Amino acid sequence: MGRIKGRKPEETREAVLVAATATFAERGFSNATLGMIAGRAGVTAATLPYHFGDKQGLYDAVVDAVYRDLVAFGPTLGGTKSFAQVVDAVYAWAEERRDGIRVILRSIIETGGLDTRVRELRMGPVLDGMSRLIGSHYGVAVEKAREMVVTLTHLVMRFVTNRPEDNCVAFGVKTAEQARACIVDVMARVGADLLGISPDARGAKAD
Amino acid sequence: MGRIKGRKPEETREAVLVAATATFAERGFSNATLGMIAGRAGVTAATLPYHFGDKQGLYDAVVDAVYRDLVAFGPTLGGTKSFAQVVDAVYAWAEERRDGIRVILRSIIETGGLDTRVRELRMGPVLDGMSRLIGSHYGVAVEKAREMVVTLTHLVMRFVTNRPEDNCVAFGVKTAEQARACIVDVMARVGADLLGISPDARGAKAD
DNA sequence: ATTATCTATAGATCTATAGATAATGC
DNA sequence: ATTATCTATAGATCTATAGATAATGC
Repeated sequence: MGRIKGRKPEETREAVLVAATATFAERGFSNATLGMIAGRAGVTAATLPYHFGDKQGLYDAVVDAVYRDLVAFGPTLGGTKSFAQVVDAVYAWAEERRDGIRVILRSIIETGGLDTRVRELRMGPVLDGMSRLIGSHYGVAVEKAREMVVTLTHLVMRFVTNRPEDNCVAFGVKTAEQARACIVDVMARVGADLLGISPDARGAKAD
Repeated sequence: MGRIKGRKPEETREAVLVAATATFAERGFSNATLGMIAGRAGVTAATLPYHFGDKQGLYDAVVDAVYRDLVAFGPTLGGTKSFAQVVDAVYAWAEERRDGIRVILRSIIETGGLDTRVRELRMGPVLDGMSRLIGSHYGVAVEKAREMVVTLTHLVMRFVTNRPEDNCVAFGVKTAEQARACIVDVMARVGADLLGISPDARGAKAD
């Protein structure tokens, strides 16, 4: 009972967020119970409403954390890599955040779309920023860049949240590595085609 | 109480399936209650377990119906249309089955992938059939065709289950019609590029 | 003193079954 | 006779709150 010796409340909060991300990713909002999340985080269920108000508040905190992470990723992409390498880097980033992306994709599909808050505060700016960046980097119109970003975003989210076995079946290959190579290759070709550049193109400037 | 005068049990079953498809599409498995579905279908909750065993049985029936519908669609696609027109027809087909597709997409994401039964009995055959059809129709290798089918399937499912407003934001246009045109255009270009054909290409034979 | 956590539980909700009854069709 | 449907409800869950208590930090 009472406080846990030596454990900072902020650590509890963080552990709960991690546990909640995994649990919401696996089971969705309603099927994830506070008890499961709490168990995973090493506390009891009542601690969750204490920190996050209620279950929805915890869920919102998870979603916000993923978007913040995404916004922080954009600027790291500049440099001298070929377009194909950029696509690979994006996919690698997504692979490391499989759970978070699955939560986002679920939330989009569960609510029938982005809720207004997310669409206006998150998706809009993220799309705008990325399209401008890509557009100026590869010297193509912003609309073209946006079209490409939207298309590849959908593909990345779907492929990365698929089970590796399902991607193997999809591409008719045997190992997860082969499937990954197919995925990145297809996305690089599709993206380059939509931009009207070669997959080997390197951007003009490194903004 | 008792039977409903003049109503065939098969009609009840069908009404329940339609109501369940819409309700599962909107709310997912756990958040759709038997009471909601029953209300929509004009019966009471207890009628559902009677017809479908339990809630999961009802859900499975919904999923199966969508896949059966999908399998029946393939053969209607032959003809003399251009590739772009085929893409448009596929998208139109999907638009009319938004709820069913949303259920499928949810089920994929909710379970972390296709369950074995669906992957082996449904997805495999559907992919194989479509890839062969497309491959021979446009004279390209089956692997290429498969890659294209997988990619466009993901895009169709995501775009069609998105709210029209979200697609407008995505493409930066004002009306749902404009967004639809962008979607079909992008998919036609992407698909043609992956097949190495022109969007205007017409198939060789009408098998 | 205040904060973070626990235990216990009230209240809400939802599924599936049991038992009653009305329509159907042999 | 049999089948399809309804009413009522037991049993299972799950969330969020109330009240107790142990650690923290001024």
